[in-house]
Amino acid sequence: MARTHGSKAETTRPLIREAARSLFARYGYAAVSMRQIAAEVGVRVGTIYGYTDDKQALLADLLRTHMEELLADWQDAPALPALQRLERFVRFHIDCSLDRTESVFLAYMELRNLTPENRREIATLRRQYEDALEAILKDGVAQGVMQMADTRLATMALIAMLTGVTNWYRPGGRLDRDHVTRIYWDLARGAVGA
Amino acid sequence: MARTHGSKAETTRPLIREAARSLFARYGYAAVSMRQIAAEVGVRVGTIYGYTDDKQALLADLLRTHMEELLADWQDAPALPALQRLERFVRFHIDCSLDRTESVFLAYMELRNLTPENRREIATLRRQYEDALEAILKDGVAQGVMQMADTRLATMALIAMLTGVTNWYRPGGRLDRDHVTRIYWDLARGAVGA
DNA sequence: GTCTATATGGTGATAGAC
DNA sequence: GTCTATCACCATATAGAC
Repeated sequence: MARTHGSKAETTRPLIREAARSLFARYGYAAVSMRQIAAEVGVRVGTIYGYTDDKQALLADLLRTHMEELLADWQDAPALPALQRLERFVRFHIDCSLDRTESVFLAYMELRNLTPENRREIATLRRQYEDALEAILKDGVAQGVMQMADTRLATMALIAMLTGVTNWYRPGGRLDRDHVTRIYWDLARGAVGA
Repeated sequence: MARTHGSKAETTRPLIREAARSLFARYGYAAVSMRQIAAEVGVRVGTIYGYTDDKQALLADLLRTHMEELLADWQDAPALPALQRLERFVRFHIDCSLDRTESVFLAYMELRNLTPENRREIATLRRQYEDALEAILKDGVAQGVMQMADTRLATMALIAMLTGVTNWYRPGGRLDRDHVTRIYWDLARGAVGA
């Protein structure tokens, strides 16, 4: 990627990222043209290439940054009882999913539009995130406060269940976010036999 | 769509459907060209237009047929106790998801590439499917064999959880399908407080 | 029923002016 | 840092020969 400095660059760069994220999430990576992104930012298409090598790098950067932020923001507290850690995770994951719907959506379904190299990198980061949850479940089983036949499957099941809120949740809907989080926590707790 | 008859048509038509389904699922609707579909079938692009109005109709047909089959295949048995009906649903949904991974994937994430008209139609069918599950949960709560704060959220949570198997399940993997189904049934039963 | 040929317009990406 | 102009290519869809 071109290394640019100065004041203008640092206003345009985030605008490009945000436009790309928003458009990719709404229409899909393949359906969005560099011209559309440029138009959304208010520049011409040539300008975009001052900030990114190509369209692929734009997507890979979005996904990498998202997964790195997710991992950085999740501060597990292993000293806590497993059940409290799981409750924290449920709340954290739902909050992140609703605060960053676009990125969560992209990370989930634009993996296939990454080059194999980029895909491997993002998949590794995602695997780390899954492992963070599985560690809690293993801990809970070891402590005897949770029961499940397979912590790996339970991990995948919980993440799919929690991420699913983005499919139907709309701000101002029937239930507010806290309410939703409490209900999902009940479902999750039941699923892991706690 | 062009009405065609004769022997050749009825071999080519399903080939086009299968090629489109497979390619759309793998690369995404927007990323697949009519030329790619034609090449997969072994014909030239012009031939495709003898079987479909346009690319959009190809996608809409795939999704409509899939949802209609799903609804037709699900034969609920309301006379049964709610818990047994739920177990049937869990098994049914996982089996369908794994037998028809491509269609399930498309129905889940190519809605946004439908025209508003087509999207409404498919969304209505999906809603019927969700309602079939929710009816079981309401019944279970009424009978006192399940407990949950909100049957609608539990419905969405369960469907997301179950459909998630397509994200990681691979035939010949660590667990066979029956094993997976049993484990997910345990998770689902716990989630609904049974 | 399938082909070839074509109309029309959009695509990612680059070169070079300012 | 952003623009204009351009390249080479691919897209969807149609017309008409066979």
